[in-house]
Amino acid sequence: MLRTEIRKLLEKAAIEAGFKVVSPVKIERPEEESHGDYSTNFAMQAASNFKMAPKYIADNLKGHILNMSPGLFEKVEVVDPGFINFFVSKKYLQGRIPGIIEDKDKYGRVEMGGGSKANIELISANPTGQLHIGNGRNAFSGDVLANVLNKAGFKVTREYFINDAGNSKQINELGKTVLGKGESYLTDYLRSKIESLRPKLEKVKSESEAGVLVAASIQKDNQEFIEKKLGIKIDNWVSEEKAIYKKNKVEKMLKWLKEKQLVYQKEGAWWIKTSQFGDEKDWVVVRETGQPTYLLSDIAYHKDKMDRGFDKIIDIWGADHQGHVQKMKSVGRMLGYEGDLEILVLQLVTLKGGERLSKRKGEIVTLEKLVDEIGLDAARFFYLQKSLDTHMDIDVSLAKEQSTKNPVFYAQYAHARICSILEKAKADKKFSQDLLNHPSELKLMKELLKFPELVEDTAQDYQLQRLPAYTLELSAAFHQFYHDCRVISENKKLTKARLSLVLAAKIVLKNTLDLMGISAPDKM
RNA sequence: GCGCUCGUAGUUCAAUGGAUAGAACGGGAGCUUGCGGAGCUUCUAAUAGAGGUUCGAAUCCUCUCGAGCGCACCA
Repeated sequence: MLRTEIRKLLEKAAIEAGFKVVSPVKIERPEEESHGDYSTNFAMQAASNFKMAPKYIADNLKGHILNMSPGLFEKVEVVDPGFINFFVSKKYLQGRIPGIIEDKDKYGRVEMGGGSKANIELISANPTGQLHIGNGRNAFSGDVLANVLNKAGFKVTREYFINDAGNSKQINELGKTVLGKGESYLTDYLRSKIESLRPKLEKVKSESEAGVLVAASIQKDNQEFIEKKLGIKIDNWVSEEKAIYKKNKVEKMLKWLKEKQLVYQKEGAWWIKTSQFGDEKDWVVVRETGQPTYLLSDIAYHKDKMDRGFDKIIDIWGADHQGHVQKMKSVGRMLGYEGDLEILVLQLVTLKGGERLSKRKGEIVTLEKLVDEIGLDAARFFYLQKSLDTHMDIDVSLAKEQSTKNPVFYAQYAHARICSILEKAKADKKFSQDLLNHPSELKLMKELLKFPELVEDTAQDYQLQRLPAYTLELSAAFHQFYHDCRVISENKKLTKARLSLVLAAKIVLKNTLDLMGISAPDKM
């Protein structure tokens, strides 16, 4: 990766020039083209440490860098107040094309994870109804994050936690409703579900039993929806009832906590000492009635994940579970987990007009309805565009309207165009690229080289919205190139070179869309 | 009351503390007798407010105003 190379060059130059590297060297991509392809503020940071003028330091470094990297840069310049700007040479850009074509779907892979194991809990949901548009945010971002981490060299397990414990409040409420003694979760969907399960329900002895029965059926629907319709492959469906309670994991967890004296009795209940591990207070894990709380089973579940040997555990929760974050972080420390426990809190998805989507209200917008309305590709793109910590306000009618002019089609159109050119040219496998030097060609080549950096950055900070943004930039660079440079022409050498570039562009665009789980059609 | 996440063009969203705040949609004006016009070019318009830190702030700190979500022996 060029960015890494430049960083190393700079560090070496700093050592040679006698400037000790204190803070990590930051190489950025300036927005403004005239500021180069890469730039660094290193000299400005070093200036305060060495009490020297930043420009003096920068000039000094520039000399060393140029000596160490003949041919890599078109030029390196020092600009006020002390930026060092790097302009990559054409030769270098051209030389990278064959590598992309050889790497194909592996292009963009970076070795950050080094094969370490990561677990992503995409969704933990009550099986009391269909998934709503809020769950969509968990599903899509979790799935895509998993793809990105995979690409960055982690071994990722996608997990879905089903809150189906028979002793839980929501399952009992569901049971009540099913038996006509309540109205929680009552929707048309549930009504028809009850209808279809009528014979079985007549034999049921308790509300809880009824709840469990219906929940299982609902869960089956949701599971099928996720796999078939959303195309998300969950590696591990974890039933709270079957995998945690039935296997006595809750019991064992409590026993362990008691032995370690991490819980104590007060007012008839058992409390866990989270306050000693960074939380504001302690919490009840076993009620006065002897019933364990959800917290205890969640702790047992997390212990289970830790025991399975994951180096990184990522939970993706809705903002309504935000209060749970401190608890679980404290628990992580309490259990002595040595990996990273990261909890991503997604802000809620609302409907235009601010109406909160609740399963308890009669009319909800299900994720299925939305996907049917705007299509899966558009839906995924739509969700991914937004940073996870901003509220998402979906205007359903607009989303639907946009489906015909959704930006995702812009990218897919570029891909289809590429395929059509390659098809027409019947490109042979040999490539040549040393004739590529039109500004639009250079721009496109630079875009292609950003991809591995994108993977690295995103695997680090989880800012998934970079992916759709990049897709658009890349597509725009291609469309521009297409507009300015005729690919298939009389000039055979040039044709060959441009076809190589087109092929490389196809690979990178396809790889990016793959990461987002969006299709890359050959024709539209 | 306390905590978390926010407040950016008309709208929906971007912007690892960087150099002229970017897209998309909307609205205005253009481009092609050629590889897909679902494209290209161009104009329009924004950092809620007030202080502070910094060579440099949409970004960090403080306060004000506004929005959403939490604050259970619910999950």
